[in-house]
Amino acid sequence: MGRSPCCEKLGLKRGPWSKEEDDLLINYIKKNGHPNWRALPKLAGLLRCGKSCRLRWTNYLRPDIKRGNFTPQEEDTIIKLHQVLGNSWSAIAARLPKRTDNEIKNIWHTRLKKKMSKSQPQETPEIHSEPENFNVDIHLQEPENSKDNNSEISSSKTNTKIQQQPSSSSSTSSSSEDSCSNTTATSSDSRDQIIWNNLLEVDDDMWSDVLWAPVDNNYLDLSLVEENYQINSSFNDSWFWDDLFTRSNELMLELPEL
DNA sequence: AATAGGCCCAACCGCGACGGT
DNA sequence: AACCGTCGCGGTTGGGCCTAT
Repeated sequence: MGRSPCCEKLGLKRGPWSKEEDDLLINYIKKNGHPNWRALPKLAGLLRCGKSCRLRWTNYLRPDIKRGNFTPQEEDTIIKLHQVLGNSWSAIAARLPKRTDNEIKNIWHTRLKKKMSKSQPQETPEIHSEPENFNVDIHLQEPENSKDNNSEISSSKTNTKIQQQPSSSSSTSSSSEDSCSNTTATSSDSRDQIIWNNLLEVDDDMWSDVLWAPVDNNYLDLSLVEENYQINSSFNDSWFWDDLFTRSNELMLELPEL
């Protein structure tokens, strides 16, 4: 219920956007924001429906969009996230900074799906559809000054302790000034120590298992999460995954260079 | 050079969720 | 509680471009 017609088709333009239309939309949103998409086109002087304007803005004109080819790492992350989240493109996009759900959806349908079927014709993890009786071990490294940022998440659903797990992660070694304990670490042990020193506190009652994932190239590599699945506990609530990857995404860009 | 088929991606469509009345 | 308006999402389409034949 409640669905309004997309637009009165009469008199409203459809199809590709012109430069002039883009400029009108950008200028209007820069000045006024977009509190009401439906009213926006009229106010901005556009002969488009609000839906079309929103799509154009969110998928193309937004200043915080990274355009261009996906990196192999991004592609790998999409594949892994898709294994966990399924076709929740917006959820996947939320975990890939500066990429839109439409873009991710497109690349999945045009490239990654085929890539997957070629690389593993029989193997379909189906983690998303059958989440019971598995556990993911992940080390989450808390970014510097992130306590405040994470407090909201922690207080909402979680309040747990994460235990340490021995690492087999590879490491990149370069030095940097950082508050995260030893900055001269060159071995995986030292790196693990740094990671361990920065583990997040999460819910004691809800989360009882070790969360572990390798960290490489200074970000939490979600693509490697799968390799660390251990089936010994049940996390069948979707919020678990949502929370986990929200955290991972937040941390991805924050890990100190070693 | 012509053309058929595949690829890519912006844009559209229809639905459900959600908040306000 | 029912209705209505708006928004966001996932699925799909259409057309331009590229490549192989």
